[in-house]
Amino acid sequence: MSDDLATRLREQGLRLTPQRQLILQAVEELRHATPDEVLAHVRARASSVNASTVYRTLEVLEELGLVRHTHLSDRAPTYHSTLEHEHVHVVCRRCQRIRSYGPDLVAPVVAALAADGFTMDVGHLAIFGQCTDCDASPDPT
Amino acid sequence: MSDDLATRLREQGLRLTPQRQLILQAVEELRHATPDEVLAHVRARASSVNASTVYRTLEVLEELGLVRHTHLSDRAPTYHSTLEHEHVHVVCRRCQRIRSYGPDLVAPVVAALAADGFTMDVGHLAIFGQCTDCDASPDPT
DNA sequence: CTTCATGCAAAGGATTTGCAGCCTC
DNA sequence: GAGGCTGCAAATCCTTTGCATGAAG
Repeated sequence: MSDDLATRLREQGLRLTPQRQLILQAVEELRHATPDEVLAHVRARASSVNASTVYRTLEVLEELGLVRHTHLSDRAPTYHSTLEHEHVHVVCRRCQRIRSYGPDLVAPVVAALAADGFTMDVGHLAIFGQCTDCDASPDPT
Repeated sequence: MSDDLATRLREQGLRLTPQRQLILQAVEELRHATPDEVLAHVRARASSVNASTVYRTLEVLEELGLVRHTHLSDRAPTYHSTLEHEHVHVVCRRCQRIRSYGPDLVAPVVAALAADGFTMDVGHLAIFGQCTDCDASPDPT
């Protein structure tokens, strides 16, 4: 995968740097992480990297197709590696639990939209709602 | 609908103010608007309202069930009136066009998740991707 | 008159940008 | 070497908060 990074960077005339390697590695290890979490993770295990570098690097990595982001909260975006199979995120607003589903979950939607001239981005999808169990528990509001 | 506003506010011991009326009206007229756009719209047609009032009011209106928000971009959230039928937003990243679909579009997903103990929030859903036509046009990147 | 609501200004969190020096290729 | 990177700090964008004053019920 680091090879992949090096390769893809080279294809674009971009450079392989330790920061880029560390950041990609952090995203892969954390599974789902915000820029902030990536920063913390990188700092914990190695050199001190700057926050702007994290933002700039995540952008580059996303352009290279090595990571993807989705919005699992009303706050910061969450990044994950494209090494994982494409999946849909389902988030409970109550308990914050995140479930992952394969693309088949939304296959009918993809088909319906395709018939309508639209290509759906399945990996970016975040579905909100709440667990049936959580419905019962007291409202945190 | 203003009656509705007055009624619901009263039920909660809250007050009917001109700002709240104007802001709700703005959301209804704009169909899909960010807090900023709501502010501009209100200011254009009447009194000057403060930005914090817009934020606080949108929050109240959402609690009262009169408006809803969803995320149609990586930036500010978009509010719409609940007078409109519940709908799913489909956004093209290329041309920014927003298509609206009825809940039926995702009925299979709702069913699948329900069987799994999860109640999906259909109105909050935003589906990203791109129009088939836009696929052909030059990449803006 | 009792509270809730608004305006204002300052604080905050997240992200972006300009720039000088550093490091890959 | 040349030009892409990075760190740093300042700038933005969006949103929230504290507080005194104003207004709805």
